[in-house]
Amino acid sequence: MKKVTIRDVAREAGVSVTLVSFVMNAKMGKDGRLDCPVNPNTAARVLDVAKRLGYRRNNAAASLRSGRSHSIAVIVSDLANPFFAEICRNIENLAYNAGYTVIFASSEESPEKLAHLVETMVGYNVEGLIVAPCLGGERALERATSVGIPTVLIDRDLPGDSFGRVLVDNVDAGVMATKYLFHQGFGKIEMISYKLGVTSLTDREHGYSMAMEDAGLEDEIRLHRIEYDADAAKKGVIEIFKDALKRGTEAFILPTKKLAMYSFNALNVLGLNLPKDFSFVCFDESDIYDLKKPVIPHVVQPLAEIAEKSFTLLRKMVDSAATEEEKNVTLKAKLILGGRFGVQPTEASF
Amino acid sequence: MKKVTIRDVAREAGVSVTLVSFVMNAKMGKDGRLDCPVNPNTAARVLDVAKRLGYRRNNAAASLRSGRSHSIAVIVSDLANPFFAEICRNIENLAYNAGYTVIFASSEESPEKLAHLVETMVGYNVEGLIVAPCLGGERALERATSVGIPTVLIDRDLPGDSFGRVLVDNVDAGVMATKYLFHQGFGKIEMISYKLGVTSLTDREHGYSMAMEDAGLEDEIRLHRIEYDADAAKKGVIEIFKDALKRGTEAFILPTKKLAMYSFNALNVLGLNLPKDFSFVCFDESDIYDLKKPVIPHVVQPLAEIAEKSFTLLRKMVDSAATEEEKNVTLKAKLILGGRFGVQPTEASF
DNA sequence: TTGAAAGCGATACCAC
DNA sequence: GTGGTATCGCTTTCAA
Repeated sequence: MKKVTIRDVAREAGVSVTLVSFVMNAKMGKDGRLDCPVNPNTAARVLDVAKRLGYRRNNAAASLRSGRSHSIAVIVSDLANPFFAEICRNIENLAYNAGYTVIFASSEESPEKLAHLVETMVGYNVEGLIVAPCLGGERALERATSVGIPTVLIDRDLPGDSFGRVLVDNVDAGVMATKYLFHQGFGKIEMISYKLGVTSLTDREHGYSMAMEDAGLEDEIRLHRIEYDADAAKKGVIEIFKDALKRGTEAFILPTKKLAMYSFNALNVLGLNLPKDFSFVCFDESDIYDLKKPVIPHVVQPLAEIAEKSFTLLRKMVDSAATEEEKNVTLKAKLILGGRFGVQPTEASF
Repeated sequence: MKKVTIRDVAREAGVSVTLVSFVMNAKMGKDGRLDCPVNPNTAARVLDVAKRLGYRRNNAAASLRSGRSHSIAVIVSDLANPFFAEICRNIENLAYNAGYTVIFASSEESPEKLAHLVETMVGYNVEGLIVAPCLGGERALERATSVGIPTVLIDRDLPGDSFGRVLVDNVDAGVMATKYLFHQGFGKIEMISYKLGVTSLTDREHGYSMAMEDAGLEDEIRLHRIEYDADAAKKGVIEIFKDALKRGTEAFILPTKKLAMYSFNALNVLGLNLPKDFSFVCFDESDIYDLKKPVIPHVVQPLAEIAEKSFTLLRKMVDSAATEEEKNVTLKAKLILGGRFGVQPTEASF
């Protein structure tokens, strides 16, 4: 329960607190101390005493004095969503290696909670924010940027030009899924989406329609928009499949994992089989996609890249060194295929 | 980019900084201010000025002075593991509602990183730690408790009596899985586990053996321990299944999600089917378990409860109000079954 | 290379 | 109810 301060170390080592501060903040350079104008012997003694006494820097004090906290905050809508969880893990890792601590939080799709969280983070002097915003979150986030906290948006876009952005090209993702199915020889391709108009979904829909039109298949475009509610959605998909059998539909694009799950459920209920009755292109990740080989084709977002780009961009913004161009990063989704004969599934482009 | 301090508010409102501090820390009680000995009118004026000026408390300063940070740290081995992600989400939620901020981090099964993280968290003056420790993590965590930071262990146990614990009864989980299979009429039940001797696994193994012995089936006990490496494990399971067909094995207990995935892979490779050739009891959660109805029986840990109990216990420990008995919480795993005919899968006990 | 001293912004303690 | 002021532990000039 002891509290060892910089003074204790200074006294014990017979030097001034300044020296101790220098030593404790010195970065190793190839060999010994570099950035610190301290006699190596003194430094060694200080280090030794610090260790013996079990000294640990009080970050609150350091942060108060220096104005830097060496921490950032990451706010997503749901920490338990595998999509965000993976991004968070990667960001935490990068941050750790860069000497940053990260505070995570879930906004749970509530602009109010987001606003409250932003206040909290501002109070913690975080140096930057990475946010997967919920609808209506712009006010809260503008608050952050207005007090000088750089903010990077991921996953979903929001109006406002003070933000950095690392987004995925969902139009392209929709196009890619559709073109892949063309490549497999299918033309009667449909998409099942939700009624709620979030951009990630509408962009995928748009990509699908575009690709169909470009292929001269505008008459075959069938874009189903079902209810978001789980029970309604389940039933909706079953109905669509029933009709699809009559229509002779060849393939479905399922632009979210949940929609894919409802679709597998519908297959079971109707006693259908995947390569025989329909072909699927799914989105995101699921154990089910990988159950058999070749895997069920699925479009994934480059999670590690999202993490890396957003963290890098944030650091640039913290250093006020990001150009307007650098502040808008667009990444490409990947289509995962294959895996037969002991070969790992690979990404492909269409 | 302005910085509004308590002094600015005090000056503008024509009161002392003390008053402002009182007001800013006052908790609402039913009606107006309660715990603060300030004239309601003055308080209102201060609040008003604070809002107008856009004042936000500097937590670093508050923490430095008061010694309290209103933050806790949660360290798991892998943030992206759905098991931990779900626990983290729940803890974050509870913490948020209790006015705490939480710092998350992954130890990635490295005692060194864990030690470093603990140092960092200590430096941040976190009031407590919730940790899913990696092997060899006891030294690092004892460091935390030795400087007076209450620590609660989840998922895995570690020696040391300064820790609080919220663990799941894995022996019982193993027993439960086995008894369920008895109940289905099976006797030739085997378990596939790993060679690495982590307690969560050995406990489940122990439960299986115990149940088998109690049923007079000691001669049927077949506990396979395969390599942890993915490729080796995949091959291992395939071999086991081949032999099992000859032996007439009826059921397998797969005590981790990954082992279950390898097993599904083996079924595919060998062209086997689940209810026909073998029965499975799996562990954890996977989309695959829920693919068909009834669901594949699987044992899950009470994640929300782990989160709730560990956070509650930690708070008790922070207030030095936890008895030795309260410091050791054991939770029961649940067996999930059913879901046929539109009925939701439910938990059962055996 | 080294050290003295001035704060960072809030809270705690004590007077009034 | 209200206000002064001494810290909290550290970083940061500025001199020596």
